[in-house]
Amino acid sequence: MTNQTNEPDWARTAIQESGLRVTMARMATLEVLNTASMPLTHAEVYQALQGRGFDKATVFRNLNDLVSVGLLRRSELGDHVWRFELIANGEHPNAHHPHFVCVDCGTVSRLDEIELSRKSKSTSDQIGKVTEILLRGHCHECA
Amino acid sequence: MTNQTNEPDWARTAIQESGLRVTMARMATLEVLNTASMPLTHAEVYQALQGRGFDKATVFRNLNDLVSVGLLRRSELGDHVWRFELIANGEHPNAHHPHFVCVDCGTVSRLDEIELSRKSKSTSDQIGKVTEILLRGHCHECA
DNA sequence: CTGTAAATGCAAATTGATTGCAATAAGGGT
DNA sequence: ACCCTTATTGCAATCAATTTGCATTTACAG
Repeated sequence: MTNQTNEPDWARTAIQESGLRVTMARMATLEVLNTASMPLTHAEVYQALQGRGFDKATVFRNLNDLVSVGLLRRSELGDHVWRFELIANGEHPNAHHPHFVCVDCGTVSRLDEIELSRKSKSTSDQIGKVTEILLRGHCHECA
Repeated sequence: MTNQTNEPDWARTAIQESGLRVTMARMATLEVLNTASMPLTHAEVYQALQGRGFDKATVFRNLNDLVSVGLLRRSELGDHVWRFELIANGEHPNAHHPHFVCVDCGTVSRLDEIELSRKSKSTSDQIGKVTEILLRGHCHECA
């Protein structure tokens, strides 16, 4: 059910290990994203946290902080809203794996095998050093 | 050199055929984008038109209007800024071509020739229909 | 238990983009 | 060439997403 460990406070542990301080707002943020079936916008996370009294700036800051320590992934589906999703245990946080983002449901899939054609590599080498490959499109579920 | 016809006023013709009215602002917008080697943001187009006295709302509206009649393509490269580029004669409006984004300076380059390796294509086909390819990295200027 | 740096709340500021409205201009019809 | 209608423009105000400044509070190392 959960994509983290099933300990009651995996969130606390994860935050601790990240080097950030463990706060209510951060625990709650992780738990909201853990129970979500798709990447959530800031607005959605903030709303899910209503009643807990956190400020929206705090939610923004925490989402970004959690991204920068590699606990969340932030993606852009083409509608000018950031979406955040939990990075599963053991999954490599950053961009060294190509990803496919479904612009409909927001699901991010890793594509370990993807690479450019030989000719394309040399073309892109003329421009710079490629560190990330991102494909966007419609996944089969949404097609 | 141009990706349109080489008539002096291909822009006028293109706008006329689109059904929009031919105005200075629209002609100028098309010409700016025609001489650009990469997709431009609204800010960049607006700046290129400085001195011509157009309002920024007008530039925004024209960019969007030209998109909706299929003369421009609007794309989102992951940094929350719309970019606009001319659609070449006969090119399919939704056929986004690959882009390279420098994560240091933000420069965007078009990469017409880029494609995935054959094996990678079949891998990504299993996940969904790819509509956009985006490479990120460090351009030579910033490396 | 205490000191200090990090995190929070609140409001204000930024940034990119859009909209309302009166004034202006494009282009079809005469 | 001249109207007439309607699209387009300029300008300011507005919106929505996100960020920032700063005083206060809190986590947690010692």
